[in-house]
Parts: sequence; structure tokens; C-alpha cells
Amino acid sequence: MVLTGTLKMVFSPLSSLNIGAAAEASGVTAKMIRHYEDIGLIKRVRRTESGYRLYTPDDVHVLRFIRQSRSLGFSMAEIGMLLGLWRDKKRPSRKVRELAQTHVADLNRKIQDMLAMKATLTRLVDCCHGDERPDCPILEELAREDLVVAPPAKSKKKSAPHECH
Amino acid sequence: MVLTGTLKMVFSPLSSLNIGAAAEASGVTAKMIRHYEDIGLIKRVRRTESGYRLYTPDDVHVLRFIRQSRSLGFSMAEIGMLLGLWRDKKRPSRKVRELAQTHVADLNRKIQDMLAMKATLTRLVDCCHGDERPDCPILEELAREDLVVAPPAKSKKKSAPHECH
DNA sequence: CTTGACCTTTCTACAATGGGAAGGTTGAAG
DNA sequence: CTTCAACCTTCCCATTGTAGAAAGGTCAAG
Repeated sequence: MVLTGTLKMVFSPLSSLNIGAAAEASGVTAKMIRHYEDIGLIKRVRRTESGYRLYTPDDVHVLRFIRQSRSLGFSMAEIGMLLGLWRDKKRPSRKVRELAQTHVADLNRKIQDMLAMKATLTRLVDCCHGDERPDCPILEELAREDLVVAPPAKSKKKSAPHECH
Repeated sequence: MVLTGTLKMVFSPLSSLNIGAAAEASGVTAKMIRHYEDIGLIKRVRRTESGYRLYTPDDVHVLRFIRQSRSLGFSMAEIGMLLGLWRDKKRPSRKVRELAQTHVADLNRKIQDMLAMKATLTRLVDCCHGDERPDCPILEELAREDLVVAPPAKSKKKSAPHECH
């Protein structure tokens, strides 16, 4: 996501960045930076006399940490915990690993759910001739009482085109 | 999701169900039935004189259709379209199939995203000894500027335990 | 008539993000 | 010095799908 636009290099008293520059440097939008502050995920930063927020390189580092954690799918609550562990130089790595493993398990659950949906849906799509005729196994199946959401379908790659109905 | 509770078989004038019974029969919560009505996904149903909603078996059929569509991950907007196609006895099955295929593509995108997250995270977890020592590659990587979200990792099942760092 | 299980509407919340309005600040160009 | 663009501020609203709760009306049975 390349942020194009007019880069004005606004000002940097003591190497502090205002929110726009911090956003650009961290990859977190100004909107979200303020939001993270609101919900207490990050600390309230120093302000100019006129109320502009000022971010140190350290603040930007935290923001990047958050962005990368988000990109791995951690929730805000989990990121709060990760930040706590990150700040605590004496944390046991066990705690971090457990947190990450829990998240991997969450991911696995969601992936399995979506794979099941995909399998069912693909089966239906394969059975629908998809032309101008109105009869459609997809709709028929959705209208049934007992749609099977996760067919076993253990095939490795290219199973024989299985029969419809 | 088994709905336990006191089943009072409230009343059934002309085989109509009130919202609780319709919820139980369709697997959609009463809450959501009202919500679907609010957003115009389903039509406003008949009421008793005192304002209770009354659902016909056909209404319940529609609700089940919605529930099964949801269970396949279709969005409310997509379900609106599916319902329209379902009602239109002369729709071309092509339209249904296209809708379903679009959704499969959406699912695939999300699945790929989560697989990428899982791969990265699993790599980090494998590198973390996860004991009482404080040094942790997971945190170190999250704090780096250049976390690689989707490592190639083409391994089929059990690759040799790759080196950390 | 009271009681409890139902029903009604309306408001609130979640998680994470985006959009916009209304208004103040900054810095540079005219 | 004024003006103007590009910032910044706060506050409100929308999204998606689901759920909880409050405040009150209705129904059937004891």
C-alpha cells in the first residue's frame, strides 16, 4: 500500500513527527493511531502547544509493531498482551509462544471452516450447468432442510468429477 | 446448536407459528428474524391483533434458506440476491452459478490470507524455545521493520525442521 | 388475579476501520 | 500582511452480523 501524496516534511523538533508523518513512517493510518490511543493500546503522546500530537521514533516503532501484529491477524486484545510482553524485558518466552500458538489454533479453526464452505460450494457449483435454463442445484440445495456443510472430500488434487445428486 | 428450553407449543391458528416457534423451526434466532425483516431481507409478515408476528411454513422455509446460505458464508447482500433468484422461477442458472463462484473466489482469497498468516506465525513459533528465558524470536520479528508475511514454504507435509535466523 | 413464558420496540455493544463535518494551525507564496 | 493549501483537532456516523438488556404488553394456566 504505497501512500502517494504531497510529502511536506512538516517539522521535526527534537526528531518528533506529527501524526501524518508517524502514520507514513509506521504504515498505520492517522485515523487508527488516534483510535489506538483512544482504546488505550498506546500511551498518550506529547503534544505541541496547539495540541498536535508528537511521535518519537520509539512511538513509531511501537506503531509498526502493532501493524505487523495486525497483519498476522492478532486481535487488538492480543496485541495489547504482545505489547506488554514486548515491554517486559524479563518475560518468559513461553508466554509469547503460547499466545502465538493460541492464535495459530484460531486461524486453523477459521481456515477449516472456510475450507468446508468452499468444498460444499464447489460441489454445488460443479453440479450447476450455469446456462440459461432455470433449474439450479445450488438453489435447490440451499432450499433443502439438510444441507451438508462439510462433505468428507479427502481427495488430494484432482478427483474424478463426482456425480451430481 | 441445540435449542434447549421450555417448548410451550404456543398456538397455531391456520398453522402459523409465532416468532419463537419459527426460530426453532428454522434455526434462525428470533433476534435475527426481526433483524432480517428490519433490513428488508424478508417481507413483513402477518401479525395477530396484539402485534405478534405469525410465520407460515413458507416463511420458515425462507428462513432456513437464509440460514443455510449464511452457513456457507454468503453475505446478507448476496443472500438478498440469492433469494431474488430463488423466487424467480425463470432465472438463468448461470446467474446463480456466477454468484456462487464469486463467493468461492472470496473464500479462496481469505483462505490464502489466513494460510499466509499461519505460515509466518508457525515459522516464528517453531523458532521460539518457549521456556522461561526472555529472548523471543516472535517479539523480535514483530519489532523488525520488514516482517515477511508470506514465506514461500512450499513443503507438502513434514519438511525438515528449517533453521531459525 | 397472579405468574411466567412469551412477545413487542428500542438502545447498546462488539471489532476494526473508514468517512466526513466543523474548526484551528502551520508555513509558504503572493 | 493576507491568503491558501495542507495539515491538525474532536466528534459523529457507517459498516457486518450478532447478541444482550431494558421497559412494557400478551397469553395461558394455576
